[in-house]
Amino acid sequence: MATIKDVAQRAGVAPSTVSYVLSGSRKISEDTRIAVRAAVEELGYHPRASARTLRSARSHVLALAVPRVPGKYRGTDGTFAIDISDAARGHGYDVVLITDLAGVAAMRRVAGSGMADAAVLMAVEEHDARAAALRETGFPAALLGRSEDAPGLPWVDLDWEAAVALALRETVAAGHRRIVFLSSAEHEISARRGYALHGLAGARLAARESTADIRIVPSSGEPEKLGRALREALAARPAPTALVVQHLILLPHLLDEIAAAGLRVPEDLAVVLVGSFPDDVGGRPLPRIELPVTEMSAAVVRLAVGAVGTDGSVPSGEQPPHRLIAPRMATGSAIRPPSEPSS
Amino acid sequence: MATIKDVAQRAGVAPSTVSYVLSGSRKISEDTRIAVRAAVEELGYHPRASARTLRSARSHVLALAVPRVPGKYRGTDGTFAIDISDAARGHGYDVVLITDLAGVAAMRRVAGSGMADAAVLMAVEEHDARAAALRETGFPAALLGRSEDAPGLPWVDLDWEAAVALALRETVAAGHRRIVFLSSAEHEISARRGYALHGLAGARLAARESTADIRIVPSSGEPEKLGRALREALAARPAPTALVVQHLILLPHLLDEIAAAGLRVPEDLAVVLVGSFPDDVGGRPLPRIELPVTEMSAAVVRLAVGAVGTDGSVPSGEQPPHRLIAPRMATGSAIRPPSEPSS
DNA sequence: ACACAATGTCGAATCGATTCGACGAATCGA
DNA sequence: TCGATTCGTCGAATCGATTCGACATTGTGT
Repeated sequence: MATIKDVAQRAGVAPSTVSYVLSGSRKISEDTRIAVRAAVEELGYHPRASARTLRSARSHVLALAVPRVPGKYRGTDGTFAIDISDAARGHGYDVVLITDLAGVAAMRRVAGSGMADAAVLMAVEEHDARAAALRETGFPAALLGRSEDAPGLPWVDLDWEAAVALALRETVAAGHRRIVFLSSAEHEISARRGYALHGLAGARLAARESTADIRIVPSSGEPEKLGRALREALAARPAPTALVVQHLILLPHLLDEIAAAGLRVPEDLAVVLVGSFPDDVGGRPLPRIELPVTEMSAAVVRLAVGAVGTDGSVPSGEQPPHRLIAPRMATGSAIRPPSEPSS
Repeated sequence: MATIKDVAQRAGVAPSTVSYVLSGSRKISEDTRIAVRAAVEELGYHPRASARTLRSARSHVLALAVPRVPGKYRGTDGTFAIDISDAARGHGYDVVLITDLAGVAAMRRVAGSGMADAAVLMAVEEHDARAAALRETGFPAALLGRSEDAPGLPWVDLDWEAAVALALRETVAAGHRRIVFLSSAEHEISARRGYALHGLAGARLAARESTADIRIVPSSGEPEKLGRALREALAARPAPTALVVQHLILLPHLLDEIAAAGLRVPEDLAVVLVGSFPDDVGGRPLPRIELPVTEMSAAVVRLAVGAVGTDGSVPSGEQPPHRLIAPRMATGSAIRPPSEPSS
């Protein structure tokens, strides 16, 4: 492996000169620059990351803390990881995955070993010990998803309240008068997850401002319970003509239940998804509010990179930097009006 | 941030002694060991990763090259990334994501900068330039998925031939006599992807050895084309009673088509999935052959870690280390026998 | 009592890049 | 022609941990 010395020797200059050519932090004559560049090319030289990091105290690495519920996966997480990595590369950063179940110990290791310059925390939980550990050490971090339990840390989130409200408004605008909103699962609501609470708030807002009949039904993580709640909601008379869904993990099961109830989508029942991404629908032409994964990833990386070199959080009382992303409908997914004019 | 010098000072010993206590590579008296341990604890000392790497030429990092089709995601990839990270931690390694679209340049950067000790390549494509670049530089690597285009590199794969054969055999054993096998998509087959070819081979094998009527139908990445192929296959008379599916990306659409044809699953048509993982079914009780993500991840990490310190590939002619994983049915998913006895 | 081995600890060199101060040569004004 | 600048390059110190050889100190055998 070629080192900076080899390059210097080959170019007939001092190692420091090579460094200056590469970093551009001092004026170097045209001739020398060309000679050094040639030597770099010929030897296929790459600076050793560890040496650079040791000297400069910058690793150009972001640590991405992925939430882990043992034995349970969410495709979304991996998608975010990929997009976050892409965004980080755009800022000259690499991303290392932190998937340890022992989140706190892992965060301490990251902060202590200097293996990363900042952290991105996905899906912050209610009493997130990881965030607390980071604040304690003053390690720079940014959150993907809001959390009242990590005050002072920069965050990014989809505006779930606006997203649900938008979905309901659009459904009403398409002509529907009796709409069921299937919220997040009960356990997510009682765990006070940000997306669950804000989504619910959006539904209440839309219900209040609209003359249409909007019923809010909590979803469930258990297929049977979900099925029961759904059947009950659809059995109301006059029958609802549209279903707006925020809880997408069991979407296939949901559609099975609808089919089992003898309803066709979208002729008998329009189905609108909130916060979904393409994988969710698997080729089905369902209208939906996009989960802007790429945009959220870019934003959270920008915040994390911006926090590098700072003490990681803002004094209590002040607003940390943040970004609340406006929802929008996925292109090419119109909501089907109800078949017979609602009375 | 505490350094080894601080710890040494506090414990009243030389820095080298601290190092020996931590690494255990030399005999140290009980007393000193206790004193050093205490100092480490009190200062919350963590060795600086960059210094360690610089000196020892080992980063204890694996680079995970994620396949990128721009704008296209596969939930599977993220799931593998998480499981690979878990497995790596078990060996004392961290995982950095390499998602660059310019795969070759990224591989060169990884190999040149010493930021990782070995690479794991996911879903190796037909003429994989990344693998070639790695072989060229002699960088240690292991592949997730077989590829004839990366000879000499260690690999891990599900035995897709056995998986498809097993699914068909089990379907026959459940009493089905007329079975449709929906293979990988045409473009995957013509791109000569390993899983597509081996799956097809498994179907042919099962068709040959069984007296049941097994029809092989190629799938498609385009929903409309897939729908046409499926309708045609189901229209055969006497009607098929079971559908074995390897191409899962459009599964929801597939099930819609079945429903649209007026068939109930599984009463009118048993559906069996090959190489799926829980996310695919979203709460549906479909029988399926598991995609052993965790097992594959553990195996590929073991190979990659084993390759650290070697020149990365095996002399041509010799077999590289590899692992072909035997398929098995997911628990709790029996295949429903056909409703009326087949004639 | 004396040579000699074993034990535990230390000092110094090393990994490779960055960066500050210094120094020789070229350039300028008077 | 001489002192003052400016320009381009160099040498050396530095980041923090590892590791080899050396050196006390204690223990063993005769």
